[in-house]
Amino acid sequence: MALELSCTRAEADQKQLMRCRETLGTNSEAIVEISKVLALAGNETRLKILFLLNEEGELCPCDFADILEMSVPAISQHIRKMKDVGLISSRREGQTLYYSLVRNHNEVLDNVFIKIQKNKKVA
Amino acid sequence: MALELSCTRAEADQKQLMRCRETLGTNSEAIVEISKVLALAGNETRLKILFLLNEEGELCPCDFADILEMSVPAISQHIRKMKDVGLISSRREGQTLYYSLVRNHNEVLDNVFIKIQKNKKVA
DNA sequence: TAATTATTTAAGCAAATACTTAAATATATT
DNA sequence: AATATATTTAAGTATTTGCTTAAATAATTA
Repeated sequence: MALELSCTRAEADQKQLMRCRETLGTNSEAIVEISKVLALAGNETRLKILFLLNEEGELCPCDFADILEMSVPAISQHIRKMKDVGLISSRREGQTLYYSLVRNHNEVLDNVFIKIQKNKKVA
Repeated sequence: MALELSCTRAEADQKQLMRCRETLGTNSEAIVEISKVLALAGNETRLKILFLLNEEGELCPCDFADILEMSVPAISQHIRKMKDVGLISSRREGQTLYYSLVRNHNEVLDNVFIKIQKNKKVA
């Protein structure tokens, strides 16, 4: 790892570089948290699960396996990742676990859903 | 791949399952596209690059390498991925390539930036 | 034209990811 | 208690990802 200590361009704006470092400093926690959410939603299968939960309220792993034509364990493992960071939660009814979105403060996801709906094919 | 043809729960709502399949059908293109953008933004380094471009207007790979304390090739490869899907574009000035956000229709990213700023540490 | 600077590209590799199949857990039914 | 159903967990594997180092491009300067 031979890292430059500083950008070597003659035109490099040292004030700008310092400002950028400070910007990242004050925003780093938010960036780390949000990048985790985006990474989860950045998988096609998981985005479909989240989108369907937004539309339908709640669904079980068996439903997703059916709808997405994937194995139940594959679905279950995607679900676990999203549950681990608190994006979704479950409610048990007998043998069935119903999952739903945790609606705390997810403006980011809400805007993703809106964007998807805006871009939908018109029949 | 031994896939269930249909959810086996007795309580399974077949109408709901059909509706979900249709929902995914009409929205699948949007979901595929948006999941690509989210996957890109879902990497901490790339989200920092995007966030800094949003704040500063334009920066070069050398700047990012300096600010993020990463090698220039590592930065360059992140940049290429985002350029490939049209998230960012470049302008040459001599030897230096200045990158900036492509401001088409990225409500999703805009809302991510707003969310990050909202959650920043107060000094 | 040669040397320097900014950047990209390529090849290689370790770690992470997304599936698979098989086994474990939990609830319900007989 | 035994069996069936819904789900999770674990182990294994192929693919993808994100870096590294070295080499290739491109523009600038001596």
